[in-house]
Amino acid sequence: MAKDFSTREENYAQWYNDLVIKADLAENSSVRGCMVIKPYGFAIWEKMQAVLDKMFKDTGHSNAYFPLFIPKSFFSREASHVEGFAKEVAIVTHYRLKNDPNGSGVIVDEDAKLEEELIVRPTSETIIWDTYKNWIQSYRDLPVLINQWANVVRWEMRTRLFLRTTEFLWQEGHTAHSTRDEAFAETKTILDLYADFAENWMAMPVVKGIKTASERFAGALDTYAIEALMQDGKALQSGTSHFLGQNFAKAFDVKFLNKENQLEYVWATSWGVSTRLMGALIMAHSDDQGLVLPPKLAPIEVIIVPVFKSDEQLSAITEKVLPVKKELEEKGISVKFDNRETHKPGWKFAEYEFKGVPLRLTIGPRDLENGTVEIARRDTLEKKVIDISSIVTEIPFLLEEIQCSLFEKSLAFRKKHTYNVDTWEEFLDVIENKGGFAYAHWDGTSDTEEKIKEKTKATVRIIPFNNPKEEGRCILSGKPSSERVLFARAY
RNA sequence: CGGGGUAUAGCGCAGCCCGGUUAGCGCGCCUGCUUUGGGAGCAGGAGGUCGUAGGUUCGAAUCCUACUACCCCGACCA
Repeated sequence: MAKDFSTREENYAQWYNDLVIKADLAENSSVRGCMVIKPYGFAIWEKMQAVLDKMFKDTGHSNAYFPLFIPKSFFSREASHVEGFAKEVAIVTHYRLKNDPNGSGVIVDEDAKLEEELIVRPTSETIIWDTYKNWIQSYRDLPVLINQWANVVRWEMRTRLFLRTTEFLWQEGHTAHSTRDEAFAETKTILDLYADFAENWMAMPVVKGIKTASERFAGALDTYAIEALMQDGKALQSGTSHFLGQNFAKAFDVKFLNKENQLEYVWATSWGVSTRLMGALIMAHSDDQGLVLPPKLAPIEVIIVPVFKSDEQLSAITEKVLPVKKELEEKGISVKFDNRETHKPGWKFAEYEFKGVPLRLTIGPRDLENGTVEIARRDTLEKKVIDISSIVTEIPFLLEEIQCSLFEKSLAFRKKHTYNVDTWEEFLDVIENKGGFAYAHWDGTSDTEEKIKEKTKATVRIIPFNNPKEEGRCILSGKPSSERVLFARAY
């Protein structure tokens, strides 16, 4: 399969692409910019979904579904929202095709022009707030805590599998609250939830913080985000939570009567993570041998490969393996026994290694004689032979250890590539040569941020929470600053 | 939308400059035998409107023209 696989050193971008394709996660489709998520890739996404979905429900949210299409007029109700998305929406203008009178194929039937054009949702705030208007009259109707799992379309010029595709899958939460404080708290709750998911399930450390004005969601008062550092030294925004204030309530006239019988606008939030998380997960842990998955999100946690020459040997192995498999499954561990005779053991080793399966058990005639099994870790590529009777206690322990170790390794990588810089020269050195996170003073103006971006392609990724106050001078303008912000080149 | 490139078997490529009759190679695929503890070996086999349309020519994958699609680099972005 993947003998011709790029290394990270040779060509990081190529390495990522090869990985996605050869690990059978996704492929480019016939539709420009749109991908096909293959079963193995989708299984990972389904695991992510299941965990996040439970987290949302545990924090009081319910799922619902809103339309794919949004009337064009809705879209223009909130000024900055339109401005932010106008350049990348797909528009439906007609509803019928007809046979081409001049020849082959079908053409758009010009008689079937829509009275009002529809846009394909790039995000659902507008259609949702138009709907909430009818749902909310009283403080008793609040809060509204809804999430939807959906596909959205943003007409990107350049796309990369998972990281940026024209159509992508995500969840978008849209909540309505009676007070500013409550909406604000919701925004924070979700950001913490995302960080929890990233760190404890994806084993990917993230920095939480607030976005600058230029990186803010179109229509939000504040955007909070989690940022992760990828192995090539670039930052990846992995989840966002927006405090929308009363912007959408005002645009869609969503008011409620409070306890004092006064009419007030509703306070709002929205938040989302997308299939981009797949890209983050892939880049966070994988190596030059292929994908490395954290056990908690791996579709297969343990692969069992039998080594046999005869049917008798296979049956003998199967007899040993099945009870162990069952016991592990009873502990909630996903186990696959690959007893196919169409592929050789060596082929299977390479295959599952490339697909990032955390643990592999190999059992052959030698093991049958000795009552042992070979156990191999994907993350460290270590192999050892253990007594078959100790598998059921050993495996949960190892999976946990792998999960922790992946996080620790990523954290150590981030620490190694995080720098405090005080001068423009140091800043350039980090951004252009070393790669990674640069904590630097910034004068707080969009103007300076823009200039830094023009010169270096680096942006303020985030102003971290609980940021220590520290007097300093902006690396570019030299103006006074009271805290360091996180700069990096980003995906 | 600017700048560059590519289009030949499922995938990756050669052939094109210098036109010539049956268009090759590697991987993969199929069949058989031998193999199986790190991507097996041998033998046989299947698979192609050479991106599309037109032109030049006795003859076009090869030369010319137009078109289309895709890829890379820039401006936009979860």
